[in-house]
Amino acid sequence: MSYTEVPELPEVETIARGLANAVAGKTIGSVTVTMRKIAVAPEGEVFEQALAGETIAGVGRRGKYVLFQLASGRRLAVHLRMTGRLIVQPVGYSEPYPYTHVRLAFSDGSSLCFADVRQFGRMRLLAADDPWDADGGVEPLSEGFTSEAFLSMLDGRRTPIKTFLLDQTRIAGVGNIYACEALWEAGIRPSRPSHKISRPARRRLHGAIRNVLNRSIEARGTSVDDYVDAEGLKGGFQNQLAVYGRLGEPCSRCGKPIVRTVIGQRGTWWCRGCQK
DNA sequence: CTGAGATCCTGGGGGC
DNA sequence: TGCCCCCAGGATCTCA
Repeated sequence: MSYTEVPELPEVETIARGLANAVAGKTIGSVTVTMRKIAVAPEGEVFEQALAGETIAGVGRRGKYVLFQLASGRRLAVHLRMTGRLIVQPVGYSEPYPYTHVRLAFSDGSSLCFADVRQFGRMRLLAADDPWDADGGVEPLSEGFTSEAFLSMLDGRRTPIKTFLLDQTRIAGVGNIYACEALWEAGIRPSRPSHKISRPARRRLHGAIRNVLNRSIEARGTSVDDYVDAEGLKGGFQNQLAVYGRLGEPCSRCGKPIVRTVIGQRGTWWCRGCQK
């Protein structure tokens, strides 16, 4: 069984860095939208018209969103959800990438396709004065995500720690893979009520979240099957996964078989032997 | 606050 | 080999 990679913070970071190299400075000539629900424009505007003529000043990331900073001061926020892809096509590609729903044609003849088999992803154009800030969670690799801040975030929260880690209004960018991996690294049972976790264990988890995300970014994210990023490169973190998708395999720390349970309606991989 | 369940989608895995 | 069924999964919404 294979598990489709879903872009989380490290994957989105990798994609954004690739796009920054590939499309920053380009000017959008025309925009084609073939699936209306994917492309969201500010109130009273038409997506294609609003975007045409814009120049891409830079590309970054906020949580799991790819953020295109436009020269006018507007932003284009893209969420890839499950199967969304941002594919750069060099000059000469007449056919859009398969499952393309939105295509930005640049004035130099190259283009950017937003493709998405399952149609869950969205491209949202934000007005210059829109205070949009993703879902508001703290960036786990920022200076603001201190150990002390994380420790107190868990106070009084009865929700399972795994569910807490996936809450984008608390911490931005952590998804199923890295929640599982960080909990394994910290030796914490995913179903543990957040407020019952000891201070030392909270500190371990804080470090584990950052460590796992940083290591994955270094490896250019987690790839499964033939996935490649905007530069045509595969990620490598799938080779470092300790528990995610490894049902039945021996835990590299204690040897007990990895199990899969469901927590908060999400598949959760962990080790009964060393996650308490 | 918290959780359960439904919804949106489709490819592909599993069962027969 | 072929076909049908059903599930995964992030975010969001309703309901309890």
